[in-house]
Amino acid sequence: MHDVAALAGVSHQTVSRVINRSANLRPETRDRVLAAIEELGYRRNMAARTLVTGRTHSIGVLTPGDPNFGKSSSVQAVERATREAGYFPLVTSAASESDSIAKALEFLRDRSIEALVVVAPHDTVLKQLETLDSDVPVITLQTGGYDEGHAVTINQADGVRAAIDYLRSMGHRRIQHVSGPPDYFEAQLRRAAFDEAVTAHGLAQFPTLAGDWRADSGYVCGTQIDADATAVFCSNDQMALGVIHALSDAGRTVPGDVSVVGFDDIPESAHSLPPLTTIHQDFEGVGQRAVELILAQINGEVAPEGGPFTPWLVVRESVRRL
Amino acid sequence: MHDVAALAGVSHQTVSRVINRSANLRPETRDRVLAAIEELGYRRNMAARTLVTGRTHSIGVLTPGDPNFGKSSSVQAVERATREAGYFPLVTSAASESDSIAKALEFLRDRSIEALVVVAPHDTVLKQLETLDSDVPVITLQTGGYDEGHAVTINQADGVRAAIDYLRSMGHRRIQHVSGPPDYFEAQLRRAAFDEAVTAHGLAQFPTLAGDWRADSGYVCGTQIDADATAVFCSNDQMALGVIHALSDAGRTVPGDVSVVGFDDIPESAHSLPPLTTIHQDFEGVGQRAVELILAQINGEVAPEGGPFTPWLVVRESVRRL
DNA sequence: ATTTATCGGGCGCGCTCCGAA
DNA sequence: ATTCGGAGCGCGCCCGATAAA
Repeated sequence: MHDVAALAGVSHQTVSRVINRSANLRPETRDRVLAAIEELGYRRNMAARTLVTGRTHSIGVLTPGDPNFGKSSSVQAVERATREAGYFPLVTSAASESDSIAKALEFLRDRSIEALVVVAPHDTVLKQLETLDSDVPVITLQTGGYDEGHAVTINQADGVRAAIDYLRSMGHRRIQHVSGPPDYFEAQLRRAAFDEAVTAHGLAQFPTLAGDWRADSGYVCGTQIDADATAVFCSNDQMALGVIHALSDAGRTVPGDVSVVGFDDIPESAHSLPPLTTIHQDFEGVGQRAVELILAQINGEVAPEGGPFTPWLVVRESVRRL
Repeated sequence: MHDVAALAGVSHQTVSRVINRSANLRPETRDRVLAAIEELGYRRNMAARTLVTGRTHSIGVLTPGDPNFGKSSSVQAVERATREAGYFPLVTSAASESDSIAKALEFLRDRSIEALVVVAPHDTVLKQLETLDSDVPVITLQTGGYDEGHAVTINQADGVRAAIDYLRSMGHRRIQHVSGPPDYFEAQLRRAAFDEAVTAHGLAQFPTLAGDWRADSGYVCGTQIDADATAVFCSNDQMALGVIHALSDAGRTVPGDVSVVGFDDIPESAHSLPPLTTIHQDFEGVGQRAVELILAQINGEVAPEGGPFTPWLVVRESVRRL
């Protein structure tokens, strides 16, 4: 900066002015400084700037657990929206274990982030979040209960109801559930909503089979589907794929013998055999909304209303009318 | 820091020593300082530290394009390995367009990264990389030609050969190719290797159908598969899924009427109907190797040898013996 | 003399390093 | 063997200076 000032024949302060606010600057002077900057290939030092302003303009994004379609989509939307707002996303992934999450949180705090967006699929994350004493605004991407102003959520129960109502409208009364891992909010909520629907509509009861979200676990669950069940409601698409595979290996066709409904609408689901009927969620919308809420908090504005997102049914070919 | 020093009754310099090298410190003093730090909840300021040391301890990771299984796996491995080495990964995604990549590169440079890992699936990224004049070590994750010391690659031709040899061993002589988008190195290399194999073994010639990696485009290509082809070699698994779907819609079964081989071995492929025979790539290994090379460059060591990774065939049920 | 536009000097952000005690 | 004081990293902010209106 000193060199630039010398070359342009001005003071370092004028160089600073050129870089930041351009008010009260003679165009001629500005051009001279700009030329000097160009010639010297000068770039301002972020660390020094941060040190004096106390601002980093960066927003931390914490994503625990293995990558998956929903998370990736949301995080990508968060990144984009953050950048568009003139902030820098500091995306940090972590394992699902609490110490890994704690480390990531510490890393983020050390970088003086001005806000934090956390993908919070299970309780471990939320617990660690409470540990963090920092006064930056925090928004969680949950799929659990709606916490006005601090979380962006998708109404899982709505999705489950859409699935079960559809299955019922197709004549199904004997539906078995393949759930996700019990510590995941999504799995809990979908299962609870499923149980509720079973009770409310007097549907047949089957033991719920718990997978781990992955197709492999879906296959295992698929081998245990009750012979009396006419339909299977899976907590995500990958497991649905595994279930269909297992059913097929056992000589039962989908949807001929058994109908299957998934959840998430991953891109592959449109092209499985049969194409999977599933519940679609607006992952990008969730990410974008999260950033809107964060920015509102940063600027001290009132958070825009919105309520949870509503997922919807995508009918394809994995359900047969009885 | 000043407050901590005051509380502990020492100078700020002693506090600094406690935080950094612990040599030449009376244990009693250290404990006193540590207690003060704890009591005041003191955390050192990264910006100030960076400003004076000139080191950020962070490694930039640039990932252009939409998220996909391979990229996500590699990047995750890069993150993990970076962290284990005591560095901080600054993961930055970007669109595939050159201006978006340029912006991301600028962002990274502004953060004074000490090294850069770039996922480089197409020429646009490489071009932008040349623009970047910075003297930090750069490693690209390519799938293109092997550039000793600056790129980590997977030998695509080996993978293609494994697929075609397998198909040939099963009696196939009429194989059609569904390629990825022409600007992607992977697509180019796989197609070139395919063409070479066709020529070398005197296989039947079919027009190559170009998709865009997505299952939807695979479906479209699938509707155009030549009636004489007994097998389809797809440049990735998603497109293979789409092809199978289209074939099925047209009343042709896989592998009964047509055999299909994919590439990548995404987790869903094991549970498609039929389970997809495909080529497996060690994405995590690539990410890890990239970090090893980067660290070697940072430390001025000689880069560990290794050569390109070799993908392998995973036989499942989408190929029939003729 | 009073405003307005344009510029510069010095201070300090929080920390590490270099001598010196 | 320990500890301390001071300098300075690169920058933006506060205030004052200067010239022009």
